[in-house]
Amino acid sequence: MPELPEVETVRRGLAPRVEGHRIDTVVVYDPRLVMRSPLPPAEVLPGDRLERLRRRGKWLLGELESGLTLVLHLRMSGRLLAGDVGRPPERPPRATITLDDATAVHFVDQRRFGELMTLDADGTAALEARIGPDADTIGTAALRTALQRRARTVKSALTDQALVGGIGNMYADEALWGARLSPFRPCSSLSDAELRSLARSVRKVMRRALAAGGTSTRDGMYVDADGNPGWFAVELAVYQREGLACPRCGTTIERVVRGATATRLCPSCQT
DNA sequence: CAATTGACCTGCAGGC
DNA sequence: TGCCTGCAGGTCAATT
Repeated sequence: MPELPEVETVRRGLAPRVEGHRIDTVVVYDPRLVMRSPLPPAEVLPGDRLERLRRRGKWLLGELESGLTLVLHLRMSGRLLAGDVGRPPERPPRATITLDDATAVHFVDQRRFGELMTLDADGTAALEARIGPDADTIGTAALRTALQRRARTVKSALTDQALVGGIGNMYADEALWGARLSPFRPCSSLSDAELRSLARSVRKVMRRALAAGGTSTRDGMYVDADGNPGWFAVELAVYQREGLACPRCGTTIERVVRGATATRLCPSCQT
């Protein structure tokens, strides 16, 4: 599922093809995609120029000449596929944006959880205010600030976008394995050394996954802007590896369901 | 304040 | 072959 490394990989593939270009048309085939948008994208975006495509957490933010922002979230299965106008994508898109150089960007989204919005400056600021520091660069001090004095579990805090930006279920499990920490430890129980280890592990997992172009799991859901999968799945230690051996100590990886999501961990070396 | 649950959504795997 | 159930999980809202 798209988490920080996947969203950043999509951004890097898309940015050189869209930055500096004017939007010709925005065709929304599935109105649910833009349901939460305060301004109707199909009406306000054409004619505007995309100056910069940046990322905060799992959000993609297209800064427009007008001061508005084109805001995208891929959620579970969203893809942004760049192509040429007139060549349809292999699956029907929920929306298609065309640019002044005949580039088409298709929002394909099998599970239909993704969204597209147009926000003004205040709306964008409010959105960004609800996103914690990006996981790929977070330091020990920032992580301590995010987690300190909280009774909740460290995994729940790591995946809370308001506390840390960009970590989802998969990379939370991987980062906690790397730091040898149980996902169910209360934040308040973490020592300074454990916080330092966790911050280091979070950054390392994010950067290694980014270097591999993200993770395409067996469901084949994630691909980059050119339709190519990422290769980090071969480096996964615990995610979707229940029943297999822990790469560090050989103990069988467990899958534990808490709430709506599954957590994978090594019961011996994560304490 | 935090944990929990349901809603949203669809393709696929596994059981029978 | 076909039906049913569970599973994948990011985010938000409502509830405990």
